[in-house]
Amino acid sequence: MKIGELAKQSGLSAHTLRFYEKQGLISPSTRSESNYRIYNQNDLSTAKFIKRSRDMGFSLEEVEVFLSIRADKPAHICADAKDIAQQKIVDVGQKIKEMQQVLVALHKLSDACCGGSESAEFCSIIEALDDRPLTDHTSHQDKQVGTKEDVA
Amino acid sequence: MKIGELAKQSGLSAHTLRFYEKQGLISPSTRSESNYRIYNQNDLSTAKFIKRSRDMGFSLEEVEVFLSIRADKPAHICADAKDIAQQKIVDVGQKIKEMQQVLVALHKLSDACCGGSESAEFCSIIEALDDRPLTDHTSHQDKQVGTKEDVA
DNA sequence: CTTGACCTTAGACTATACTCTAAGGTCTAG
DNA sequence: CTAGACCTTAGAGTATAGTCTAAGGTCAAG
Repeated sequence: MKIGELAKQSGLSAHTLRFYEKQGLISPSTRSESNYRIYNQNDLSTAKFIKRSRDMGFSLEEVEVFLSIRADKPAHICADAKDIAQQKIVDVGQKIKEMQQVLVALHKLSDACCGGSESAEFCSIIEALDDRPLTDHTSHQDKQVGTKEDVA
Repeated sequence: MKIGELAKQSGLSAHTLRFYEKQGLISPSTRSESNYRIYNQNDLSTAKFIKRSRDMGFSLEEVEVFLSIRADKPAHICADAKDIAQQKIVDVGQKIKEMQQVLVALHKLSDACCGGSESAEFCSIIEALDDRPLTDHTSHQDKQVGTKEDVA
């Protein structure tokens, strides 16, 4: 199949497939007379493998390692793959924690502000970013707290 | 004070301050005879304001809006600031949810793999990324599950 | 008067992962 | 035979936010 077909079947774009080829992740098994990239079922599996890995949050560099393990499994051990996954778990977990902290801070910031059409003269958000003590200016509106949904 | 001093006191680097100047976020109140940037206390407040905003996860573009509100408060209303904060809360919340899903998937991926020095011939991670059904190969090790800490 | 710390500029480079463009060749249906 | 869909390449552009370099000027201390 040609690149357009592989794109359709793998969920990657033709552009991206060419880009991945430049990065050494996947290349067509053959070329047609007219120099078109020709892919087979094996290539499709590889493309899907890459797509799935990317969707799991792995970087192209990490995908490259997975691909090399996949290409010669007996030459590798499970730890090779698991180490990458474990590290990613740590990284993602860390990132989530950071973002949760940011979220809490954002809620504090936002909740103190009335958000109405009052002049921003005493806007709590600007004040807080300016390091002035956080004062509650929500009062000139019907204190509507409870907008916190997903702070862990 | 010169840029180095402002850098020290604001927590931003001199490089970054010059970069922010190019982006129109902050500029020295004056220049010395020798063309050095000279900042005053007001500039320091601004630099800190930017730093705090960045730490809260706001983009430079959003910081720019905050700065313009701050520069002329009566010309703005609280909603101008709160809208940005609310949108950021939505974005960060969404991002966290996505990452939590990735984290769950990563745990599934990782937990099925023994991670030992066994050949990767039947490595569950590679298999799963290859879309073969997830089989449990942890058994040739003392099934050590419970490595999940922070999946929400 | 020299050394070293600090400052200046424009512009290039980093990271990550694409995404698109220009200019052209190929193929298929009507 | 021609239109339109598809393919080719090298290389530039996008997004975000810095980070660094080269080549040079300034300034205070010793």
